[in-house]
Amino acid sequence: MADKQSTKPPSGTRDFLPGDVRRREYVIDVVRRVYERYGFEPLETPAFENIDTLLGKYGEEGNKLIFKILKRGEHEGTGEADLALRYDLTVPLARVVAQYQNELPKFFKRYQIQPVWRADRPARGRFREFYQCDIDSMGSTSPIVDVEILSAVSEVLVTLGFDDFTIRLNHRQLLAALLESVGVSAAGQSDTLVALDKLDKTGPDAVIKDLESRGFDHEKASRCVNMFASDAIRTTTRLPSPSVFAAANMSQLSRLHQDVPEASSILDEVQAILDMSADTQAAGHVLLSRSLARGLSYYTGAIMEVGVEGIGSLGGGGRYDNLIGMFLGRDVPACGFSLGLERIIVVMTERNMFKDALSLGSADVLVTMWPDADDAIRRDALALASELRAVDLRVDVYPEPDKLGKQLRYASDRDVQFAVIVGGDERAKKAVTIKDLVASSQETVARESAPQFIRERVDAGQRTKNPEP
RNA sequence: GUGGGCGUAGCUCAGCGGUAGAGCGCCGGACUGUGGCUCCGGAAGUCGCGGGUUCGAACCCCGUCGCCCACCCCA
Repeated sequence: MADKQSTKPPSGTRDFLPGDVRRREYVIDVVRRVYERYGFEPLETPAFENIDTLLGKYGEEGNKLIFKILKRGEHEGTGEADLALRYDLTVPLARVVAQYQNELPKFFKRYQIQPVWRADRPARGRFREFYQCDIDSMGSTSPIVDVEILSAVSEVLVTLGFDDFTIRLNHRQLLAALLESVGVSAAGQSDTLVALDKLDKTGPDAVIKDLESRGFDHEKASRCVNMFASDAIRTTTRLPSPSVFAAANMSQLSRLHQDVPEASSILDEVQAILDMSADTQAAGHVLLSRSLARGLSYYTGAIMEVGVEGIGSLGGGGRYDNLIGMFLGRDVPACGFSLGLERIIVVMTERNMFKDALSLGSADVLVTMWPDADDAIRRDALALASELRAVDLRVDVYPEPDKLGKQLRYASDRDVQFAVIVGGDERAKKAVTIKDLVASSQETVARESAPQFIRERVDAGQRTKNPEP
């Protein structure tokens, strides 16, 4: 044996054991079906991109967090990189849209569920390799697009069993107008937003201090904070009622009209999104929040972020009307949203939201192998397994001549409900004994009727576990 | 990157200067054609790694690596 190596996966990555994969696939399946219902089409892109495709799209912080791939050969020693792992699914999409502009429909809508990589420091619910579930709509500036995306995301969360999520909504141009109104010029705005984004978490005093450390005098910092501190509802409020949100949104809108009257056309757009959302699955979940900033630099219009109590955010998105232009040379308007698969799973696991059916065993039936089995018996067991599989049962065959008790314990430990026992007595009678490990009962039935016998009992069990609504 | 905590059996952890422990899990037996419950027995650790102090270090000191929490940022 070689020296013991660490067997942990690299920090920020995980192995997914069978139970994990089943839960992930369940969530992905819900996401995919909802997105399909909204007319989005699937897309996949490579794990890595040319590095120039990614650089300069995410802002300064984003650039630093890109996983770079060193050049091979003579450049290996220099640390130079020409490829990089994808950082999100939006920039690769923009590249694809520019590349295949003539083959894609005018209003291209795609979903994409793939891993992305960030050279970040891992934390609770934050990984260096994680899955995003993205939807994006290209080609239209209409707020209908934004609203459909909000609705689709809401429908995913509702279908998964969430009822207390809040989607905060804001607008980049509105943020710019608000900052302008307190004397922050375009150059200092992104820095200021980073500080203001924390209003919800750290409170106004901490943000004022932060701004002062970024070179603001106290008076200007206070003005900034006051301008942004007027979100009516803390987003951490659990189970906010739709009427509370509606009232809060109305009062927020009227205050915004007072604070930045020059931004009235933007406010109209925001209002249109809010109004139309009321008739979709997003109804009662959207909260206009003037302090929402979001880190990615490519957003140009509406921005949104969805969260629930107990975790940073489940996903976010917004409108980016200039990003495709960086590849294409002419702008194509676009709006998208990204749900974080593992964030959703972290919360669902904590809240016990996965159905029992997901924890069902690895197989329905274990065919036991007699300890003194001769060749004929082994072949008979395999033939029986085939017959059971023919009725779509999941069948495992015990491979070694262990004592029967050990074989049954193996089935029991792995949550396999049925064991088929074919011994000398049964063979003589052309019969099998079928033991139900859950009900602790057993019955000897004719060999030829065994598949149907088990099939019926498995079906009955599933009806109990998953009653039709 | 900053601050705090933790690394001891497969897992969760106790021990905090005097020969390495418990619970759970694992293996075997009681139970030669029947899992779970019970009982009996067993295997298992260079106490993260390196150095120092000491008659003696899992324990104290220094360094180092790894993990966790908070900040930061985000999905």
